[in-house]
Amino acid sequence: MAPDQHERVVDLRRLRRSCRECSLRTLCLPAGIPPADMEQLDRVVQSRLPLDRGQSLFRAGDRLEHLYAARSGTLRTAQPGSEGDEQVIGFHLPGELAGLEAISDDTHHCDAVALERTSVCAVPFGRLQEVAARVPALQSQFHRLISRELVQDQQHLIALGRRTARERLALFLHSLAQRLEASGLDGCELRLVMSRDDIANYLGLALETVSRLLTKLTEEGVIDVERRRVRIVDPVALARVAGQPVIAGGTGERDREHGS
Amino acid sequence: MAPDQHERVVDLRRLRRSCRECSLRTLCLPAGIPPADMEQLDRVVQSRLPLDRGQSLFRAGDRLEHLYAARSGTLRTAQPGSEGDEQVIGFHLPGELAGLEAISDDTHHCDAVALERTSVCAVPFGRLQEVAARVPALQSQFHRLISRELVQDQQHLIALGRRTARERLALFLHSLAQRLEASGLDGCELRLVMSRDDIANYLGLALETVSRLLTKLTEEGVIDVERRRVRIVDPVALARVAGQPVIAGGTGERDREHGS
DNA sequence: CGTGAGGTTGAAACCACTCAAGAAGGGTGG
DNA sequence: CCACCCTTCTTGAGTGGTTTCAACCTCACG
Repeated sequence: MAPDQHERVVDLRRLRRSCRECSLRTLCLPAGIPPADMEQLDRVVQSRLPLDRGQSLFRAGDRLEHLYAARSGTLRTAQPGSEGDEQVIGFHLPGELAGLEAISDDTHHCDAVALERTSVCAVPFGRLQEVAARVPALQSQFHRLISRELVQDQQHLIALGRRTARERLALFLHSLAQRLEASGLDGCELRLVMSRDDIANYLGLALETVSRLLTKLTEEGVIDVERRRVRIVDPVALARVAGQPVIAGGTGERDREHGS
Repeated sequence: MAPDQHERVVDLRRLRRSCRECSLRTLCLPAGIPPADMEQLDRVVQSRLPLDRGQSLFRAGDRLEHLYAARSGTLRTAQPGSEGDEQVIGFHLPGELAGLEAISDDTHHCDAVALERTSVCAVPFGRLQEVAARVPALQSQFHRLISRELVQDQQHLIALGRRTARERLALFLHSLAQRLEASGLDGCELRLVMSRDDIANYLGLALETVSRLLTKLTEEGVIDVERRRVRIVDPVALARVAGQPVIAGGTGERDREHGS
């Protein structure tokens, strides 16, 4: 018990032992796999040395070798344009897979870069398919994860298609909070590891617009911004601005303060 | 031989016999499957009566039972918002799968509606997974298709994020043309089965903007619009406006007329 | 031949962008 | 430890692309 407690503290940072012991096992590929089959997955999943901030995991044009699961830290994926410009596609938090777009034609379509010190597991895609064919629970979970990515992209699409700058930013903060809560962290205290530029690009806005709106939402008492720390002061208001249904307990652990 | 020729004429419209004989077999799920294994797929794929224009295939909230492959016609998927508004997510042409977002949590997140008389194959998802576990080529192809959907959504994302209305519309027409060519049709003669409203919604624009820009592109000699028929007059110019690399042969079968 | 949905065109308003300048960290070297 | 620089972020003013509002057109259909 005592050594176990100690280990839990450095849980996210230590090098991988096995999926079975991973703190993200309920989110990531191993979710739902019977203990007896876990070993098969463990045999194909590879540890990697952590990436430093700015280091890239793969680049557009690279041949697909592995899929990657973020274990700690954050990855940013972006599609480079023809004139040096790029579109940020997504941010990958612990437990989320990266590289799935490459399956379409065995080629990565994005650059993936670590926004902070980031550990990943590398999963050789070919071997993953082999194991998935033998372990139905893994197959199911893999399909769920890739479909979840699809849903996330579609949410992102809706944000870019029909919403104002204000709504987009609120939605971004809201969904970031929700994802953090999904991995058991406090969703009201955000560390924005990405720059204003990244956020703006991701949301299809100008950097200045993001800055202005962060200030405005702070003035309105919805959030509290201090450099790259964002505290969600009024989760209910944030959800309302984001146009999201307010779920009791979801990104709003405290009592509703403003009624309705 | 003679009856075969006759059948080819009504190829897309007749009721399904088997994936083996389907004219879309090189695009859809059966692509790459050895003939010996094809029968296993055929046993789970179900024919459906064609949908009439406006008829819906599934709705947001429905439990996932089947995935669907368009065989002829066009499906529109859209995510309904809280206030009656909706965001069009995509248009599904023959050979493309619909319903993949539902795998994430066994629930459809979109409404899928036929924009014209549309035939689909229904594939019970559970049984598809079973067969995929036994037939590696099917597993691979399924993964490729779902990943392709991801790539398509990401392209759409880029269009909505960083491009002007003009570029978005050009990109829309360009990619529509390319997809038609992928299924062997003439990509320069488009029938827009979707309304201006659908296009505008899909592109995150106002209906009026789409209308104005279609007129403008016609005046400039890039396309020729007549009601719901669009002829791509200058594929190279269209690709350039769309910000897409011009691929010889891709959406430009004829000689380049305007140089460069 | 009327009716209505779908589409076009015009004018005015507005949201977000661009350009520009300044402030606020966070390093780095003296 | 401080001065300096450079990156990142904030704030302001003016511009412009797109939207909104509104009228009109035009087919398709009963």
